[in-house]
Amino acid sequence: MEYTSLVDTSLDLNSNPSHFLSLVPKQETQSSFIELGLKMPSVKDEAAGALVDELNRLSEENKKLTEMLTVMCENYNALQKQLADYMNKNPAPAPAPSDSTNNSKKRKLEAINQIINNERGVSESSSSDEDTCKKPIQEQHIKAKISRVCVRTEASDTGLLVKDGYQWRKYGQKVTRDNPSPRAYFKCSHAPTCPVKKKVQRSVEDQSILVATYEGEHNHPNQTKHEQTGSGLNRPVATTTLGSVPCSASIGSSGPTITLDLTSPPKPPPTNYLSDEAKVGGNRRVDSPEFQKFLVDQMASSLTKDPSFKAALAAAISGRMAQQNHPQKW
DNA sequence: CGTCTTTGACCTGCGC
DNA sequence: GCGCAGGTCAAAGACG
Repeated sequence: MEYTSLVDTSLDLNSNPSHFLSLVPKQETQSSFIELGLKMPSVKDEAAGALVDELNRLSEENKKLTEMLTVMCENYNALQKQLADYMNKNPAPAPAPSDSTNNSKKRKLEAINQIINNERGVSESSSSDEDTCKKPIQEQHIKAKISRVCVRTEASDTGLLVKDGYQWRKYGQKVTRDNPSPRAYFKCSHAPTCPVKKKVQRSVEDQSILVATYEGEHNHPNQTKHEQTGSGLNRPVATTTLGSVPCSASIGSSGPTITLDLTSPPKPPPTNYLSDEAKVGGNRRVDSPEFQKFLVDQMASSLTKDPSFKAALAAAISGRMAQQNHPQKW
């Protein structure tokens, strides 16, 4: 279940403007024109009149934009709250009809969901908690480090390389039944004792998306130069790279997923990625308030830094304002 | 020559 | 116990 399907984060500039218009005192809007009309000498100085008129119009636009900004801020806060609530609730997937061929997968998915729930500290039912408690603590700890990252690549790119700042050694490749694309198996080769493994496979739905599944936690710092620009060990380098990378977060059947679009210009450095600490299982978890705020901030930052987005936004707003000021023309 | 990738074989867990 | 599918091993080749 895509989280984005639950919360519409889109900025609908074409929606009914009455919502925003209702926020602006209509009487004030009208009276100012009337007042100006009364005070204006009869066609004595058309230029001055036009200027005052323009000034008045700009003032109105300013008011409306301020109101819109307030509404956007409120929506932003509401979305943040919804995100936090959703992450806390973490609803279990609806029980699917029984299918003997998929039982194994279902068990795995349920196990992963259970792990994620444990990571979040959410107790859903007493029975599941009991089962969890029966498991060896170490096993829970190991399994709890499973996480997924989706990376959008060029469609022409047939490789299975997900650059995440760590050094990986490929030790196997397999074609799985449910996906025609081969799955590559990687081990962290930076430290011999590092237990982290990574599986990379192209998405069934979108061949341009690489799905990387991480198992385990690095017991060594990320030592690539790019990451060392950060201040310290296991610091989420996403804080320095995501700003220019379109990204999205979703809750899939197998847990939270981060999707990065590496195909969008400007082309980020080769090591652009989201560190595994920013995923479930790392020190910085997706459900942590810090990460949620960071994610929203980065999304907003990515949008505001995008000139095309700003131009489109300005055009849409000005168009809407023009429509409001000259409704007879529409 | 050392490192990395490829790939077929083998191992393991699970359902029937 | 058998078959299937996923995961891992390790030898061989490629590459810098």
